[in-house]
Amino acid sequence: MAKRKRVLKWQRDPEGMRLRILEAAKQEFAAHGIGGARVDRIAQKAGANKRMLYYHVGNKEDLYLAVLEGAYEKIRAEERELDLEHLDPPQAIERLIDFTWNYFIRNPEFLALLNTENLAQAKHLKRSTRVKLMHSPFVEMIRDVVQRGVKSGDFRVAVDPVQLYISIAALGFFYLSNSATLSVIFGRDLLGKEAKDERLQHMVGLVLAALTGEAMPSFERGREFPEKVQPPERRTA
Amino acid sequence: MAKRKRVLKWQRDPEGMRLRILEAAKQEFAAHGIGGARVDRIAQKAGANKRMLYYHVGNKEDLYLAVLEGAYEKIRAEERELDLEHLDPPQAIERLIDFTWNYFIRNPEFLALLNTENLAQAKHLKRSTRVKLMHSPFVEMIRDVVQRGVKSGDFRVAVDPVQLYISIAALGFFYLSNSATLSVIFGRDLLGKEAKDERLQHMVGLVLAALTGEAMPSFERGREFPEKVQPPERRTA
DNA sequence: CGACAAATTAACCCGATGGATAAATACTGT
DNA sequence: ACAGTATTTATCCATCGGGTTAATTTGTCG
Repeated sequence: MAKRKRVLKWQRDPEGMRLRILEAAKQEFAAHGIGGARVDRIAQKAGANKRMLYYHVGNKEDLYLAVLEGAYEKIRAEERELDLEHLDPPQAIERLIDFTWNYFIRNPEFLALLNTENLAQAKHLKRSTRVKLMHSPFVEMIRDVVQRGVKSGDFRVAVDPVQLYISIAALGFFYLSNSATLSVIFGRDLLGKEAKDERLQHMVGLVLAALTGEAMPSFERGREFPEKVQPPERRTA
Repeated sequence: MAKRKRVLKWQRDPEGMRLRILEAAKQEFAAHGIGGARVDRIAQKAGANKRMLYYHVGNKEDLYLAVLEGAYEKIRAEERELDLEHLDPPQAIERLIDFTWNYFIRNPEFLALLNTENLAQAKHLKRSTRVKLMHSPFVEMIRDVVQRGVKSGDFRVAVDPVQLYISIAALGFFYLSNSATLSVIFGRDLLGKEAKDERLQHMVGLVLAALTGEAMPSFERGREFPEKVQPPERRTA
């Protein structure tokens, strides 16, 4: 458990070593993709010898798969904590959006890994039995929330939970994952605290507005909350 | 101009060669990322000698940048064709969503390239003067559409056009770009014609519902259009 | 036709990289 | 304390891969 006191040439710490290796590999794969990742760099970052990678995990591909599986396990674990059953439907959706968004912010490597895996057409994921067993608990949760929402009158529509889940993930994922190019193109920092808060608000507003029919908060950057847009008479359809 | 008749060992065709090289490079970079791309493979796909890449374009990085710039030019050009000024606001938004979605479907390499560039933190894009000049014409277009929509009463809210643009791109981009992993996780083919139609419908419904307040089409996969969900009395907030 | 430049090919260089092996060192149980 | 195993270090090697050099062919213009 705790580190031994006597520091000689090196100490034994297989579990710790394995963790450091996986962490370093995660960074490396996230930063450079599969092809760009360098095994030597991983060893170096892990404070280990290259031989250790093979000893504790395996070759480059094994390493990548282990990282990927770990990443999925982690998010699925956190997702499970968050049970939305007890919230009323709009709050549940808001919480789901909030969680997803913040998870992505807290785990940027996860985004990069997903992109990398998709570039590889999910060929590793397809092989991984472990990941295939971990389906997101959200789909059933969302189905339930939507049904409850429709029944209670909070929601106007019974959307497909898979579509909704993908949309919620999409709104945050794309923004964060593509923030580098988007920032260049729009000439606007998208990762400042203010910008991120704005984005979260926009996403929640968009989704809830579509589901409930309540109007989303309306403002444009720069001109803070223009005096409440008064509802113009509805146009006869 | 036209191909010469006499076929000896090879014909001269600098412009054609350059195009073939760029096309091959696009495929390769899109399929394998920067680090995974192989210069020899590009040459082979282009039906050229490796030396040709350096002769006509430059080294690997130059090649990548040329591809990236070309990709941006292409989408910006198509965007410009599509002027939304003359449509009424809801139609304009629908058309924008439809165009973006179908552009992504028609140009899967574009998605991959964007992901690749974001993995590299847009470092090439930042350097490229060419791309920085090509800001998307959509932002101003959208601002205009939104304003018109608010004025006409079609829209309830004046959303930030940048947020809206990002959201529209996000809904389609994420779905397509991550379809490989999502398909595995949901155990459901997301790329069939039917699934794609459904997705488009969902996206349009979601965005327009949020903007206009009209209810989005409601159905869940499998159970086609359940008899119209009758609006239950609104819950007192 | 004949030379001169442009376009293309063929061959090679060399450092980087993934992967593997053998030797050294620390820990564990007895 | 000692044997035996788990863990780590130090090298090694074949291959790959980006990039370059030099020779070869083709078109063109006088």
